[in-house]
Amino acid sequence: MAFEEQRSVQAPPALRAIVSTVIFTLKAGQLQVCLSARHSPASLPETAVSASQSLEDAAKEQIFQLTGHADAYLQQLYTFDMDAHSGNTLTVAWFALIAADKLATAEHADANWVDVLDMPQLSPRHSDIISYALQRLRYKIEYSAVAFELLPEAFTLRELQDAYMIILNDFRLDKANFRKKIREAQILEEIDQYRETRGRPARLYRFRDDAQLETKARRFFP
Amino acid sequence: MAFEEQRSVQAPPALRAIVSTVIFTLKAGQLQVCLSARHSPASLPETAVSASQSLEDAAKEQIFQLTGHADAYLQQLYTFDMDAHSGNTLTVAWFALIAADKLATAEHADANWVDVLDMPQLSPRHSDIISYALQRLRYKIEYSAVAFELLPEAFTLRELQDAYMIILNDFRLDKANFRKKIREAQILEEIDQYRETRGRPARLYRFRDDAQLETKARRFFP
DNA sequence: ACAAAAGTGTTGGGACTACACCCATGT
DNA sequence: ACATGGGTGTAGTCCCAACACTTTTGT
Repeated sequence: MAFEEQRSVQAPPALRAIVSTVIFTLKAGQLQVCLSARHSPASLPETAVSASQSLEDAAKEQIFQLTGHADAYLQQLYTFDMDAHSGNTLTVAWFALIAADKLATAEHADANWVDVLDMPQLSPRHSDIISYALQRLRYKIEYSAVAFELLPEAFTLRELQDAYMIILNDFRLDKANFRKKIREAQILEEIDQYRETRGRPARLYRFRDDAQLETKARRFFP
Repeated sequence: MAFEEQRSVQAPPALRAIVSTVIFTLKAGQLQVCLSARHSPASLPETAVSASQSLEDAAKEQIFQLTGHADAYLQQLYTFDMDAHSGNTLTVAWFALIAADKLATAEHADANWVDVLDMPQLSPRHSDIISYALQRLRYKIEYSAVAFELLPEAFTLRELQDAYMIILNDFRLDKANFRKKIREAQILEEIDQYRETRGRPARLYRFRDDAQLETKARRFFP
């Protein structure tokens, strides 16, 4: 290979790669992130990538070990570099979304769920990764329908709206307009069930199988 | 470290990481990509990442070797995995933008610039990377002002509009409306110079130092 | 009857599209 | 004078935020 390095007899220092996944869920009215309880201080999960495994499989396995579920929504975020200490280690960061009702509770004591708006102290690297994941998530729900990945199979429009407001940390969404937009997007279908509330019962909806997950981007610059 | 692997006496197979940059420029009315002329068949540039160098520096060096310039706009794209053949090699893909007037011409014969809409046959991996880079570039110019990275210091509004149309491969942009939007964005300042044309001379503009590169995202879902 | 929450209709203003028009230069 | 391309104004349309309103349930 043209760019291969010529080193002396000694083998070159091997590169290491780590996978770290920011797993989000929606619980207790908060957007929560899964930290690894194995370490102290708290940290994101870290798994060394073996040569025989794909990055995505490594991330999936990491999610499975922490949540007991392997079918979370998963997307690659960014690959971070060496910082002051890590030398020649690459961190491939991912983010994942999983609905709270899928989380097995008692087992998986390794998982430590914390409010993304009230995190314990982390290493700067891990803080950066989580901030970036949050930014990407916020960005993403504005042009696609991924918020559903955080809700149970059946949900009310109010719950969907709450999900948006919690993720965006902005509680000024107008109910009527929100509903209109969701209706027009044609991504939901009604269920013949209702959720009991303190007032009028709320109709339940589910996400349509054939829904278009990504709305086409509308140009706004220029 | 908790996740470190326990292997036998033999060292684990080392991971390799490669940096590949999709370098775009705007030349001859085309959006062009830089391929490496050293290989045949044609391919994206590939540089092995050494343990002592950051990924970004490796990408910058790659750009310098092909273009003679190191200050291109640079952004990480995605990290690809092993495919059928590559075994345990990670490819960290980047994309870069460089204005055509900065490209030194005679030297750097390694660089082979080709129209992104009329590429030679490449490996599937490299085709994927370029398609993805193009998609990200198109996406990006709709909410930020990176198109300027592909233009010379001074340019006319028509040239800017052409840049948009070429990148988007959509030539239906309305002149008047385009100008209005650019004006409102307040990212340009006039220069007291004009470009000769076959008709009325065109005013030259330059990008404002204090301009806001990213316009705030407007929500369109929901 | 009233509180609480679901659910809908209307309206005024702002943004975008389409298109017509004017301006400055060379031949 | 006219061709060429730069540069601008405007009217109609569509979209959207704000807000008021109706409906259905429990107490």
